[in-house]
Amino acid sequence: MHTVPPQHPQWTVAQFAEQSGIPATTLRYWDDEGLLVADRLVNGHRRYTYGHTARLQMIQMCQALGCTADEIRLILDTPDPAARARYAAEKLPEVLEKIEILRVAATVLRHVAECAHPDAASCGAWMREQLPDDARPAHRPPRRS
Amino acid sequence: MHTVPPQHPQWTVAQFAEQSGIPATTLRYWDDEGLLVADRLVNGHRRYTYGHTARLQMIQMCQALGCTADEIRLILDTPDPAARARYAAEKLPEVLEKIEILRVAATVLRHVAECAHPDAASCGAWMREQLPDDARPAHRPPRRS
DNA sequence: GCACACCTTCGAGCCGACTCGAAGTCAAGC
DNA sequence: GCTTGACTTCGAGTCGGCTCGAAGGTGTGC
Repeated sequence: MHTVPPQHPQWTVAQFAEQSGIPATTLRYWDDEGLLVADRLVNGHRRYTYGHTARLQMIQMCQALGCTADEIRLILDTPDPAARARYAAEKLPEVLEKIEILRVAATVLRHVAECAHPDAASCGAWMREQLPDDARPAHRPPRRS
Repeated sequence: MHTVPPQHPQWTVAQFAEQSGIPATTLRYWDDEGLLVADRLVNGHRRYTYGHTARLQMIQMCQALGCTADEIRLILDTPDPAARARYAAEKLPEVLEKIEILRVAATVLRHVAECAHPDAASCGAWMREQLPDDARPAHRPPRRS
């Protein structure tokens, strides 16, 4: 599987845009920003190869994680593996919590899709039971005046 | 559990901000935008109650789902339960896919945190195997010129 | 009755991530 | 050699979601 294609094809920005589903304008923007730097022909035209598709996947995944462009560059381009490992270790719990929230959300959506509450707020009671602690208001009484 | 507190306390915007972790400026903005509309005293000052904490949870969950303010208003305020149910049914697959992506991402992060690859792109090979189909470039060869 | 903390509105500014338009370059085909 | 179409850069605009600052109102304590 994944046999190396003959002749290492390369694509123009428009071709790569069509192939990847990312608008050409965005690809150019990412190139300018150093997020996904295209190869260049002598005339300055951009060319994309298989290596770019791999990096593109990483970028899309990082975006799904809610990373900013700066963070994506950090995790993809930091030459020091230890720094990257530290960043990954920091990010992991955030991702796990996000998964937990989304799972609760999926439950809520399934409920709303089937039961059609008279008003959405009435779901609040059981949502409160399921959300992880740090995804909801503290409920400690504020110091009253 | 959740005994109704005596006297139904209400909080000022600053108190509610401290309690919820949302900046007061943002609460005012959400009030203006109709996302989380505060009660008002006769002098115009905002007051928040337990009902607002429930709605706040919904808002935060919707934000975690990547909803825009418009969408949040739609799902929370549409009087027609059927429309809400339709929206929820549409949104559910997106959420499930997002969970899948995040789970792969968590695996990647765990890997990066432990193994510290020489360069991040070298993870690409096995990432390609695990991502759901629509979260990666199509890899169909573009029509060559 | 005055200070002071806290509240109000309103308009402007900021930030990230695009998105668009104008003007110019380049290569292939007729 | 001229058209055509796809490419280039650069600057400006858009959009969502805040965030800030100014100017003024409110209410409690001394």
